[in-house]
Amino acid sequence: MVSGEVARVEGVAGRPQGSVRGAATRALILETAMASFRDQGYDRTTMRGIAQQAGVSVGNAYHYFGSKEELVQEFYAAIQDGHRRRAAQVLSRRDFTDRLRGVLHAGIDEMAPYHSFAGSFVKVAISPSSPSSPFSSESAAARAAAVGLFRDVVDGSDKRPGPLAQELPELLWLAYLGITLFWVYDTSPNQARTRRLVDSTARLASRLVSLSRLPGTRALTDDVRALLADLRHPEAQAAGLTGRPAR
Amino acid sequence: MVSGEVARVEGVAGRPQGSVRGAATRALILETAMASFRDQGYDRTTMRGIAQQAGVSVGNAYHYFGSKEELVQEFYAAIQDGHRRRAAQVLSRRDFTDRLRGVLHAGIDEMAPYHSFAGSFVKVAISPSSPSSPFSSESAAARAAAVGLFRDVVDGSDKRPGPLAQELPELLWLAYLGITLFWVYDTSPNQARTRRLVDSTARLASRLVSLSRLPGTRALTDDVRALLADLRHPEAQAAGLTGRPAR
DNA sequence: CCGCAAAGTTGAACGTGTTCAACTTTGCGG
DNA sequence: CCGCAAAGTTGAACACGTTCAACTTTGCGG
Repeated sequence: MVSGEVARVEGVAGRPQGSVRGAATRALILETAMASFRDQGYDRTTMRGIAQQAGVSVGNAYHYFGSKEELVQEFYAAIQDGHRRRAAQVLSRRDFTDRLRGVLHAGIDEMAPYHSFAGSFVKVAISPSSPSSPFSSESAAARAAAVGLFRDVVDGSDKRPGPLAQELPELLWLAYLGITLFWVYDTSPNQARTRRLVDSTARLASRLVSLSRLPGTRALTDDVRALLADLRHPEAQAAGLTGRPAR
Repeated sequence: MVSGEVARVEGVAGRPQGSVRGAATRALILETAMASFRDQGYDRTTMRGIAQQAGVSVGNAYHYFGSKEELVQEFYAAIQDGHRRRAAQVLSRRDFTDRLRGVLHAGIDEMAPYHSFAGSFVKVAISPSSPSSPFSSESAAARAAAVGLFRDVVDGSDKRPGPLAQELPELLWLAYLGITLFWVYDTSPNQARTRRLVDSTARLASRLVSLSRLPGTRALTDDVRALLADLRHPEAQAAGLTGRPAR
C-alpha cells in the first residue's frame, strides 16, 4: 500500500469507500448482525439491537449498510463463497452423477446452519426489486460464478453433454435454485427430504442428458434451447410473436 | 335464512364469524384495500390509509384482517377464482398444446392488471410460514383446485398421457408456478416475454409427454415419478437413505 | 502547527404495522 | 321491556426500519 494513502476496503456492493477505521466498524457491525441472525433469526434481529451490541449508534449502522436487507445480502454472498469452496473438494471424481450430487449436497451443507433463518432469507432474495435477487443485474457476477460452478461439473466429468452442452450449466443452476427453494420449505429432520431430492435430481439429470444425445430428440432439444433463450434474453424476440393483448 | 338467526358469512380463512353488520364492514375494508393495492401498490398502501378511506378505525380493520398480508391473501384467492373462470372458456378445444397454452395464458391474463403489485405479492406468497404459500397446508384446497385445472387440460385433450398420466397435472402445475415466478420478474412491455415463455413451455410439454410414451424411456419416467414423490410426500422414505449428516 | 474538507458518528424524529384495554352497539333470553 | 354477553369499534401506544441535520474525528496541504 502506498504510504500516505488512506487504506481502502470494499464490501460486496462497495457502498462507502471506507478507510481502515471505517472498515473496522463495518466489520464489527457485520459480525454482530451475522451472529444475531444466526441466534435469533431475521425478525427478532433489530437494527437497534445490532447497533447496541456492536457499541455503535443506529445511524452509524446505516452509514455502512443502507438497509437491513443489505445485511442479508452479505449473508447471501458469504454462503455462495462457502458453496464454491466446498464444491471444489468434491469435484475430484469423474462420474457426472457423482459430481452433480456432490455439488448440490455441498450447497445444502453450506446453508444447513441457517435453515431456521431461510424463510426470511428467501423473502428478501425473491423480491424482484432486491439487488440480492438471483435474477437481478446486480448479482450478475454471482450468478455467473454459480453457473460456472455447474459448468465445471459438466466439463470435468466423463459425460458427453451432447446438443445441450452450452445450456446444460444454466439448466443445472436452475434446478439448484428449485432445490434450494424446496429446502427452504423442508421441515423434515435434518432436511432429509431435500437430500433425497438431490439424489433424485442428479439421477434424473444424468439420464436426461444421455437421452438428449440419442437421435430423434432434435426437436425436443431445440424446444429446450428456445425455452432457455426466452428465459435468458430480455431483448430476444420470437418471429411473428408480438405478445398477446391482456384481454 | 332462518328468521331470528344472525346471518353468518365466512371469508377465505373464516376469521371472525361475522354477522351481516360485520360482513358489510369487512367487505368495505376489503374493497378499499383492493383499490388501494391496485392504484398505489403494496408498499404505498398503509393500514391507516385503508382505514381512513373506508371510514373505520385502524383497530377495526385489524378486527377483520389479522394483518396486512391477510389482505393480500384475499387478493390471491380472488385471482385463482378468476383463473378458473377464464380457463373454462378455453377448454373447448381438443388439442393438448392449445389447451395447455390457453390455460397458461388465462392465468397471465388474470394477473396482468396487478403486475406492478406482483413483487410484494410473491414476497408474501413465498414465505413458508405464510398460509398463502402455494405449498402450505392451509392452501391445500386451492392447490388441489389448481392441479385439478391441469387435470382437466389433460383429460379433455386428444393426447394420451402415457406412463406419467397420474403425475402430469402436478407437473404442469409446477411449470405454471415457474412461469408465474418468471412473470413477476418480467419487465418487458405487456409482459410479452412471459407470453413467449408460455408458448415455448406448451410446445415442450407436449413433446415431452409424447416422448414419455415411447419405449425405452421407462427408467426415465420412473425417475420422474420418484422425484415427484420426493416433492410430494413429507413422510415418504426412500429405502436405505437416512439423510446425510450436515458435515 | 493550523485550516479544512472528507469521513465517521450521533440520537431524535418520522411513518409504518400491530396490539390492546376500554368503550359502544347489537340482539337474544327472560 | 330489561339485562347481558357477544360482536363491533375506537384510538392511543409500542417497537420497528429508516432518515437526517448536526456534531466529532481524521488526516492531508500549507
